[in-house]
Amino acid sequence: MGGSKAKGLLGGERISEAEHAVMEALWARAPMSAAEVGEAIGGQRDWSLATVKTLLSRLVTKGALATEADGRRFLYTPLIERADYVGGESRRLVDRLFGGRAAPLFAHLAEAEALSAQDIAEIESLLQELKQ
Amino acid sequence: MGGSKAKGLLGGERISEAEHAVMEALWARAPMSAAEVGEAIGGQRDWSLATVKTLLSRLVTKGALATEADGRRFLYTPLIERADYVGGESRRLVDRLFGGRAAPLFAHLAEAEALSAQDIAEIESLLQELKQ
DNA sequence: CTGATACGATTACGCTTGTAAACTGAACTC
DNA sequence: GAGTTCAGTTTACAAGCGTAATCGTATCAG
Repeated sequence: MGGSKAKGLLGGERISEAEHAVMEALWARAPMSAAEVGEAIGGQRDWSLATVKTLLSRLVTKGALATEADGRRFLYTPLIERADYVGGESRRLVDRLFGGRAAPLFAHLAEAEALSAQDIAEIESLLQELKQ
Repeated sequence: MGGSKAKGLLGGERISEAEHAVMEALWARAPMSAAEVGEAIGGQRDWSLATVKTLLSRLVTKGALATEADGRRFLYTPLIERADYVGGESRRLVDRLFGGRAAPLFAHLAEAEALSAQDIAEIESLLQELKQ
């Protein structure tokens, strides 16, 4: 079992979509100050720094980020791992839409032509590994 | 391209999670009256009939359901197909979390041990079809 | 006809989300 | 050391969501 631990997110707290964008920035590079996060995100979303600060605060409250004082400001670091978040969201989707089974999701993606040749190749090789 | 058409959902209207439960009931059997939908859902969620009615109304407003008068009451029928909804949600997730590519999602599910032996077998056979 | 019912429509209300401005206190500037 | 700046905190506020109760009216029972 080589899974990631440290769930964070006390009690079923969920991360919203806007908050997720902030998490992505911090998963890409951490720790960062609010201003840095703002810069990192600028371009993707057109947020004022105030908005970024609000989202950071909410994420801290939700237990998704840790703060570390650095002089007068804070540096933010994710408390939950991206893999955990991604895993949770994926599972939720699979549960909600595909009765908890991954094969139908896969079938759907295949049917929707959402799979590139490269995807297919990669998945195939993953399958080989799984079968060993 | 043999996809399903008839999107419904005027302007980026989204279907919420509670609303989705109602849609599922109607995708399973339609048309149905509000009371029937309520019964169909009872067991899954513990909603009062009033709640079901509210959700039905909102779905009609969003253009996700059509109403057909049947005497004094309405019969509701989905205007969007389940496949479209499922496809949309899947795509959103894949875009948001996996850069739009399906292989990483698959890899994640595999890594998280979220794939049963049966899943693997099914996916393998799907792959065979795709490769032809 | 008249009262009880059964429906959809309207209204409610607290919580979350997106988006931000205002406030407050510490720190740097001159 | 007084004013400006900068960072986090508090407050704001509309829209969406979950969850319903209430209202208004058409119909059914008697």
